[in-house]
Amino acid sequence: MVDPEDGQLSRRQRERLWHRQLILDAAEKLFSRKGFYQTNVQEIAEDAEFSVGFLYNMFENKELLYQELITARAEEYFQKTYEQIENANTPPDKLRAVLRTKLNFFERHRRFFSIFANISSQMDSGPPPMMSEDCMSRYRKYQQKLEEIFASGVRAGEFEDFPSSVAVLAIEGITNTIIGQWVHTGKNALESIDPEIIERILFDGFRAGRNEK
Amino acid sequence: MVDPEDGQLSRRQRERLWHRQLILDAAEKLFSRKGFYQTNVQEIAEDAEFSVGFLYNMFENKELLYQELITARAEEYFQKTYEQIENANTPPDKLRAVLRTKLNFFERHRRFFSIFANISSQMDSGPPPMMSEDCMSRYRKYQQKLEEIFASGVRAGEFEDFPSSVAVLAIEGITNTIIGQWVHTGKNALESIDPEIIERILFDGFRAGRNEK
DNA sequence: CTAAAATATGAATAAAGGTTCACGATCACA
DNA sequence: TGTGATCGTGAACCTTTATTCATATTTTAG
Repeated sequence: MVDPEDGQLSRRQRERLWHRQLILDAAEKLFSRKGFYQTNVQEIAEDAEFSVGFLYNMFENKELLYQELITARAEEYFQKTYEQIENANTPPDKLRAVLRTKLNFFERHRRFFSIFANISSQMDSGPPPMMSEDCMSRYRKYQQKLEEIFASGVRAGEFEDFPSSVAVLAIEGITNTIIGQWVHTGKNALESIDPEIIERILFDGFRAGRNEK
Repeated sequence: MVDPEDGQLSRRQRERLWHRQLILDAAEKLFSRKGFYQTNVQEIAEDAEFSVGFLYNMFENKELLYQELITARAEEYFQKTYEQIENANTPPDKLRAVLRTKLNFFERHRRFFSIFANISSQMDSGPPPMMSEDCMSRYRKYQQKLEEIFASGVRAGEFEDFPSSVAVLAIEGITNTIIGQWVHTGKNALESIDPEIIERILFDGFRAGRNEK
């Protein structure tokens, strides 16, 4: 085959990439529905309407397929978040931007959430995460970024002086359980739980009478 | 064998029960370390110093062993929580009691946490939970109990009027990520993160200047 | 049009691991 | 001490499933 001019992919190559994507889509669907171990490659291939052999032509093995899935979407997510952080000015606004972005991103991509939440919750505890080292380090970087935002808010006298690592855990914890609830109940989403409420809980807490602007 | 007088177990029966417990302990250790699918019964039996056959004599299968493990400890946890709720008077105090109990319980029983958190996070989202119906319903009851507490606090004018289901998700979310962090880092625990801080975040939020008693 | 290269297939392979069961050891009780 | 019940063993069995590979099909380019 002639080497197509740099950057340009032949029709065939583009098609191949598209087929690869179809497999990733099927995998995302099934992994999110049944988890890694209860999904077999046969099913994935079938769902994508390819043969197992082809799947193995595209991906080295089941585990790497899974990891690639996660890495790609996570990358997309982190990227979007960073952009929104840049667009906001004060630490509180940046934090709000993080919340909005997260809620929006996982509102689309609910499937991905079940995969990602599972993994990331295991990252701070349980069994061996099935996440690539690469992706884990990006996740840590993301957490650090949030910590920095919080810390700078503290320095600016806008936030109480909590350890920023704890604050970030709180943010992640709240959002994850709530998004999980969306994914679970399926139906309603951003409407069922107003993001505003999450912000208020995080910023002003449960105690009554604190919400004078 | 003579039927021992009601309630009294023969030495043999007691021993059997004890051996059963040894298997449960080994299972807890391994499941928490490596997860359900990556732990095989062979290992569990070996770790408990019994044969696979004996394990299958005590438990119908791997899945039920897992479920029993969860159910037993979860039951213990819910029980403890209910007790502490009874001992507190106002809704805020009850909520504080819930937090303290949770933190304390999982400070001991870290192993169990990796199992339980995994499961309960999946209960509101992802893949099929490996939790018995029975245990799930008790978990829901527990959540309802917390919701009631919050709601009554709202009625008493002590809490902001957030939907109680959201408030409970927030509580569970924050505590789970933080406990997860303990389990993860292994080292420090109740000392590394003062429970006080968690309370303050939940009650008064991040915003500075709200913590006049 | 044709040969080499790239694609795609799915039956066959092999490894892993859950479950069973025939049997030996041990205990309770006379 | 004898005998039946209970306890405990682990090798063998069998299902499941990730992975391979010989083969068929399609494309490319000369």
